[in-house]
Amino acid sequence: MNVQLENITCKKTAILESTLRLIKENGFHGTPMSQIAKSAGVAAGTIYHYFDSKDTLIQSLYLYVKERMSNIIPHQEDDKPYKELFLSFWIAQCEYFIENEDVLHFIEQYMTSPYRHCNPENESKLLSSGVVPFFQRGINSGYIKNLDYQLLVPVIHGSIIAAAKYHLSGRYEFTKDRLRETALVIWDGIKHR
Amino acid sequence: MNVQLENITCKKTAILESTLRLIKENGFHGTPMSQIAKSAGVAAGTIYHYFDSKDTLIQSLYLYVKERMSNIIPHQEDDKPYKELFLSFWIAQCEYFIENEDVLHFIEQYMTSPYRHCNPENESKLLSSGVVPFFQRGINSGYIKNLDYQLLVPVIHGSIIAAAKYHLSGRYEFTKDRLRETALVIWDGIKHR
DNA sequence: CGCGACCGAATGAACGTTCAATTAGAAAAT
DNA sequence: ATTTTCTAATTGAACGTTCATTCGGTCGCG
Repeated sequence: MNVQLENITCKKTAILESTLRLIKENGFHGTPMSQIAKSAGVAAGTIYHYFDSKDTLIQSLYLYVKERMSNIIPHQEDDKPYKELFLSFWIAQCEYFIENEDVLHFIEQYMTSPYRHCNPENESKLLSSGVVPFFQRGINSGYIKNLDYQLLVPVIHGSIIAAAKYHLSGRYEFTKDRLRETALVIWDGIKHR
Repeated sequence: MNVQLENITCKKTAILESTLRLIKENGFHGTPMSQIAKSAGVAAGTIYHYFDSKDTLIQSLYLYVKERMSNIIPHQEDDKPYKELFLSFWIAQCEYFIENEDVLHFIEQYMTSPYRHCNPENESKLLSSGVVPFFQRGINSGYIKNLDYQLLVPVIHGSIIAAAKYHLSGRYEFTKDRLRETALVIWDGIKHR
């Protein structure tokens, strides 16, 4: 039953995960379908049982990754002050990218590729689900400067990406304290003076 | 004489410029050599007279673009205060990307592609020539927080890119005043309190 | 039996690259 | 001034490879 249900999606997720891993190493077009198939342990034709084309596969992978990331959103029901919510969101997001390097690479490539326009959603709105209202609230409540969140989101997103990449480059070991320190730099920038 | 010298590089730059334009629209691998040739008004084989391969072409394009951008660096001999130097640098950089959308797209794709590792230079050090010492000086003189410039540069670079992309998306018209306002957000973040 | 999952060799188009042939233009020779 | 020579630039058809996609067939389960 559920074993069977899992099996139905088993190969599908194997394909998605393999694609994610391979894209990190070789990029979009450096990873042929044949290699994805081999890495996922399926036949080349099987991929086309689950995805119409390579483009569709990548679009699906974007949604798949986005889904996995949707947990990392600030919950306003927390009793922490807004500043702490922001900091822990920033840190959690950064830690996620550090621990999931392949996701980081994929997202970065996807966002800068022509694929970005194919998706109905707007670009760089990766985390849009819960994040936009969070910032909206920060602006309305006077915690942060009155900037368009369309500008705010990419700037903050950019800083998270930059820090994660910096850590992953091996040039610096980000402890939790150091991450917080960096998040504070951003906070100092956006907070209402 | 110089006409001749110009002619020697004429086709070469035509190829580079065409590549830049096409990559903006179709991405790296969406632009075949044949299309580059047609767009540049040369034969396919001519490209290989100037560049060993497509990879070499893209590497050269990176250097070409980097060269064109190297003018936008803060000159410390200016008598303006450090803060103003930073702001005008940030604004100039952002305006450049707004006016040269194809450069923006190319840089973004290059930085997130596997090509990035091919170049002897370090990633995200696009502006490294004059920028790193500029920030180093800011730290040493106590104008900005004591952050590793390896982190500082990508964060600032990210904010510039984000703003430029935001403008180019057509969702917002960045006046010079508005650009300055945004640069101030970053400044508030990095300045020594 | 029947149906959907799965396989993997076959297909054909697209693409990067090559190369033999052609041209252009400057220098050398007449 | 004209012809010859030589080199570098340029061409575009052809080549070989790679790759996304297809499809006829197999397997396993209800």
